[in-house]
Amino acid sequence: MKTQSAVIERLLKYRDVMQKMKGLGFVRVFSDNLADAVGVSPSLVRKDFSIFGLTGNKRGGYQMEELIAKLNIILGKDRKQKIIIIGCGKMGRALINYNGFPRVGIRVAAGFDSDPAVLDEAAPIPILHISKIKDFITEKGIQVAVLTVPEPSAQSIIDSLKKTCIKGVINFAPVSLRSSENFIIQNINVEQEIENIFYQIHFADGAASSGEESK
Amino acid sequence: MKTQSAVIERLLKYRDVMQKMKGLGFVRVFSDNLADAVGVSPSLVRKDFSIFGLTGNKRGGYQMEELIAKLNIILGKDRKQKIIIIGCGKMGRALINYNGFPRVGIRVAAGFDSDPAVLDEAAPIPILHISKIKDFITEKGIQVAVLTVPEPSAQSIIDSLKKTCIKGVINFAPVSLRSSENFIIQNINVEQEIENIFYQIHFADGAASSGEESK
DNA sequence: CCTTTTTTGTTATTAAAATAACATATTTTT
DNA sequence: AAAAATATGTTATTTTAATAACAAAAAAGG
Repeated sequence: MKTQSAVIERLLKYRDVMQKMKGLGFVRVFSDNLADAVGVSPSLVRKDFSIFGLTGNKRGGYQMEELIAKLNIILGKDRKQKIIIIGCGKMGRALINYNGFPRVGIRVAAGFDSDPAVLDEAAPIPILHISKIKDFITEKGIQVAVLTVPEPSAQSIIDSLKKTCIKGVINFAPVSLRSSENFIIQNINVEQEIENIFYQIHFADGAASSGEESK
Repeated sequence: MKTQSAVIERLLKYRDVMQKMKGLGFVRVFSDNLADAVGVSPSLVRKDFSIFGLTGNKRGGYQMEELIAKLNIILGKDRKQKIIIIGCGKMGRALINYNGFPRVGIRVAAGFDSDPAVLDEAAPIPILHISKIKDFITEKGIQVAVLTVPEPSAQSIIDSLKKTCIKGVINFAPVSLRSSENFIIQNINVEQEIENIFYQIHFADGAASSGEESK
């Protein structure tokens, strides 16, 4: 029912690797190359491609030019990928100006905030008052939003976004919101990732789990 | 060989949920509660706890106060969790001032950058020149860093960090760096997450995969 | 004080994901 | 032109992870 998120993540990585290889002058790529680069087995690379009907040559690997083009279509890079940023505190403004987005064809259409002090309607990427968000989304046909608001506001904003044509959200608020059938939420929880790393380090040090009984 | 990252992520979520329940006046919690909140089965909740020797009462669920305390020890929250931010552009400075960190006991010890314009040695969380990073890490015993530098610098910084007592890194640069045996790298790739969402939306619209042959 | 209910802790089962294996097609080499 | 080598595409196997099932313990009710 739900498409494998992990497969798509790998396709995105394959594409990025190939883009870089192309820059180095390579024309063909082998499943072994991509496997090494992404850290999976060659058979998984071939299987991933197979799922989407991407084929190579029984000998001679894959033509990158062609493969990248097909991947881009599969990944929707032929369409304009417009997003909005909701919450223009430090993090939100950092994302509005993030040059990694245009580089991969993602365009920030606008930012939104409730604080009049941060509004800037005249900027190249305008920061508008939150009251204008619904009309803006409808008018521009925005489907994806990035949420960089304080935790308490996150859920209520999600609820109101569900009544618009927004279909997916990246949530930076430190609360794990859950996806539903036709509304995708991807949580990015930096503090959780850091806490996870601290655990892994501590565990690696040999402290292991606390409750080890003899068996 | 490698500890399950997914289990720890769930433990962190259980703890967060319980913290909130505690705020609402609850004293006990059942595996069903946590399962609902986190979106897994009750048996998985109990299994996760079981792995770490966390027990409840055969009837009456788990005492939250006690459980949270034990979880915090397992997750290393009894220790000081100091981190540094490498790269003090907009994103790095947003993280330095992020109040989500102190709230969960993570302390940003300093930021580092090569650009003299952003340095500020006198600030509560100082921004120091990158040349001072090695001494700082050693002196303060920093084990975790957040990398918010432009993509081209990321790998070389990782390489030099591997020669220090840093054991784990959160990488915001849009390049998937790989963990090794005793150096953990957790990539946070916002554009990749967004591209993934766009794919999911497009797929949900019925366009599906491009290469479907009859079979 | 015995019966019923509830919820844990653990084992068994199912489901999913990744790897390994191999037959087939295509070059290259001799 | 035949034999050897190579890398795909697909099937089989293994590994991993999650759910379901259930026996045992503890509380509640009559």
